[in-house]
Amino acid sequence: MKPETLGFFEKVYEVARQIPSGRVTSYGAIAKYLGATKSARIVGYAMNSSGEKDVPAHRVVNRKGLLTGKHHFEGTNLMQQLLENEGVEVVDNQIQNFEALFWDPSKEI
DNA sequence: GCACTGACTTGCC
DNA sequence: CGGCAAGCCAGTG
Repeated sequence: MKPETLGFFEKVYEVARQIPSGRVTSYGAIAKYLGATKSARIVGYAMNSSGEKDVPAHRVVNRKGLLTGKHHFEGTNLMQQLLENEGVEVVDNQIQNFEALFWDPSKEI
């Protein structure tokens, strides 16, 4: 049994749940926190199943602060609305002041 | 069972 | 400073 691979998704969910409201993080940040800096894609893939989980995937974006995964949400601007609802400025699918709102799990946790 | 794609990141040219 | 290619893991065809 390989918990390092099997628990990867679970770890991603846990970290994503620990994201404070009004903050955002990147896939790479979570991946790096899990020790898989190059496996950032897997984090996004895990988010693909976040629909059945209580994971705020809308707080997770790519390292550019761009809402790349908004397409996977129900509507089209739902992800943006959720972020704006938490006080995050989002313009053209891109988070404004991203580095200021950036939440690093390896530093905050 | 093999190959390609995908909600990404980093490094090299 | 900007663009392209490689790497990683998992899921689907």
